[in-house]
Amino acid sequence: MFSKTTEYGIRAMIFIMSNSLQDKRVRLKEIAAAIDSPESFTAKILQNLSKANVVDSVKGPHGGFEINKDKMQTLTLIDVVIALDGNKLFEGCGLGLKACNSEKPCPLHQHFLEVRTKITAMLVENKIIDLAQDLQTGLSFLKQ
Amino acid sequence: MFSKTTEYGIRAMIFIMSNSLQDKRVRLKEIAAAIDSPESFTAKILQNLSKANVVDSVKGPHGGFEINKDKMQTLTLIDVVIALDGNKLFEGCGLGLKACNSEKPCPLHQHFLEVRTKITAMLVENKIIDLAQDLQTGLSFLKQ
DNA sequence: TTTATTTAAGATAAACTTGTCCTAAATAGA
DNA sequence: TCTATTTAGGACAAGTTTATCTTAAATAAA
Ligand code: SF4
Ligand code: SF4
Repeated sequence: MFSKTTEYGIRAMIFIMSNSLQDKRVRLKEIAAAIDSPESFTAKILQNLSKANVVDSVKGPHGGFEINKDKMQTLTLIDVVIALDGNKLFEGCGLGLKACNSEKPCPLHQHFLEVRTKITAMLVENKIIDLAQDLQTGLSFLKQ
Repeated sequence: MFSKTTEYGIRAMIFIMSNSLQDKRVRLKEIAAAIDSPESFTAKILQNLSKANVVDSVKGPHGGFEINKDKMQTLTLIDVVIALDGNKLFEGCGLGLKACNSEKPCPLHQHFLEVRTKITAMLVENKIIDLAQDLQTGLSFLKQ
């Protein structure tokens, strides 16, 4: 469903948030270890999320990644997905037609709209902060 | 959502079915033109669908692709998706964890299950023959 | 039996995603 | 100021998906 980029991105964000909730900044190494992801690839992903202002980074000793107070309450999964994959998941015809045209719909038009609505709802409704809280409570895990 | 392979595969199957409904066999060239897909790539996809007994093929002059009477009423989208992409869409953790373990769920466990259920339902409920009928009626289109 | 037509099969190429590595820039602390 | 630490950025490598090309096999019709 998601690209590897987005999978790692979401996992990283949940881990960083769970630390930011305790005012802890975390380094790339800790993140990659916690979510069991390739370190350099994760670096690239966090770089992009940082550019998109989804995560905050600090260079140098005691540096690392964190999520600033102002964003904490509002960040949802859709912010992460859009920052990394753009609107790919939401725009364009689900069957690959060149355009998405309701006047000239593909055979699955209505059905695709429903599935997409479901996915979008899931992404909009899930705040990173809530997912991070589940993680801290031991209700969920970021690696097996 | 789907791979290009599956997108072309579904479109091809709907087109072939709409012809089989009129007892017409169609050649690769006609299929690729009708669904606006790369010809050789479409050939490979049809080859796989044929091996999986999802479509029927005949070699030589007056040959081409068709769907046998016995399958016509029962074929649904999920047959095409599984023949081409396997169970990728349905198995494994949506967040990319190494295993899908309800005892040790990822933070999106329940939400992923719901989305997957929705997608699976869409694939199971849609018969190729009904989609082909919409196409013939001019209610839907396979290219823009 | 020969030829033309059509799918099957396999090799190869191009494009994209995923992953690595090396150097630069920033910054904290000695 | 110098050094160690950490992210940023760019180049590159590996892997996967998408796409093409060429030859083989099947078969209908002349
Ligand atoms: S049918 Fe649905 S998916 Fe296909 S083009 Fe129209 S809106 Fe897009
Ligand atoms: S949480 Fe959902 S997606 Fe993740 S492992 Fe469990 S079932 Fe699979």
